[in-house]
Amino acid sequence: MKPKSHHHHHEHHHHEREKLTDLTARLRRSARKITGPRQAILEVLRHHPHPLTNKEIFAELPKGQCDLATIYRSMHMLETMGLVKRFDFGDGVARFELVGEGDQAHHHHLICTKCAEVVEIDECFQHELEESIAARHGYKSVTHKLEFFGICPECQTRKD
Amino acid sequence: MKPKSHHHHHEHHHHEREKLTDLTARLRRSARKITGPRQAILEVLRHHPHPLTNKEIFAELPKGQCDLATIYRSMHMLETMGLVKRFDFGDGVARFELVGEGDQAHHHHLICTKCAEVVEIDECFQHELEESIAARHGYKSVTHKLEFFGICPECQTRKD
DNA sequence: GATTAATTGCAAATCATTTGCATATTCGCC
DNA sequence: GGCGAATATGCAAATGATTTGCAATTAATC
Repeated sequence: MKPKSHHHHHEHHHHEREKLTDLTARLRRSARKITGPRQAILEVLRHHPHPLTNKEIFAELPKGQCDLATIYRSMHMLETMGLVKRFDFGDGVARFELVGEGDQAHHHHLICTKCAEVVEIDECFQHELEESIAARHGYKSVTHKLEFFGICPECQTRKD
Repeated sequence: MKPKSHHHHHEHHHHEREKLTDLTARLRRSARKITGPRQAILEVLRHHPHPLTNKEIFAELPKGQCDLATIYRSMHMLETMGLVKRFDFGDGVARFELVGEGDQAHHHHLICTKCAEVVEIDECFQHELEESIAARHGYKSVTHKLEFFGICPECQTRKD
């Protein structure tokens, strides 16, 4: 569960943190209101490199800053606006990560099944695989969800 | 939602359907009791090529044959025994598919986001990708979950 | 057939997420 | 700087999937 230091701050997902005012500008462009709760949520996301659950976002917020239901509603809206991306780690809880402006945002994760540590993975399989699968079955607009699971170095040595 | 005919019955996931008695033998080997509900569940799974939700299994069962809670409990057990594999299509509902004895069972799905049609995909990306990711981060026992999503041929022409 | 531990049904509990509704806010406009 | 309409929010209750407690049932053993 402990965040790892970033050995390679040039990896593209560790891009410059988008300023809050730039994020809210994107809201405004979509005729969405810039409210306290929304700014607070974006602020939390801005400071977390890994996907957060709604409850985690809630916990990070100054007490009473915002209702949990509002977070759920906001994440939906931010998702449809493309400001955040939803991830599914297979534990029945949605997680969200900020998507930088102009970011292609396509990446995956390597999750430790013991301690839930998360590592971002920028690589993906060759685009051709997806294309050939889509073509073979006549599907269009094909995307994919891919996450890796394993045991992190620390948990390997830990004798539970 | 309608099942497609199988154009290529040689694809490996369309292997011979394992006999019910072989499935229950696997239960017995693990000192699990062969009960009516369990046999009924396995029978349902045996006859479905695609992942089923617990509720779908329940619906297939002769009325009153088995409680929904029992299905949940059974699927858990079957999963830990390796008799079924759990899939996650991102809609918050678990799905299960029978894993044939000695089957490596590794495959993915292409799911239509409009009508929920499911196509089994036997291909996967090169094993080296997973290995290099595991090695780079020091992870062991790395696996992955991968599903494809798109619009099926029929839904492309349907003018919703 | 009797014994025992595993299994089941049923109802209630949990957990994530959604929703209804009355109140509060934001934003554009004067 | 305030007004009003449309949008958002808080709160509580609803929903849906899944889990669990417990007493009653049943499979496997002898």
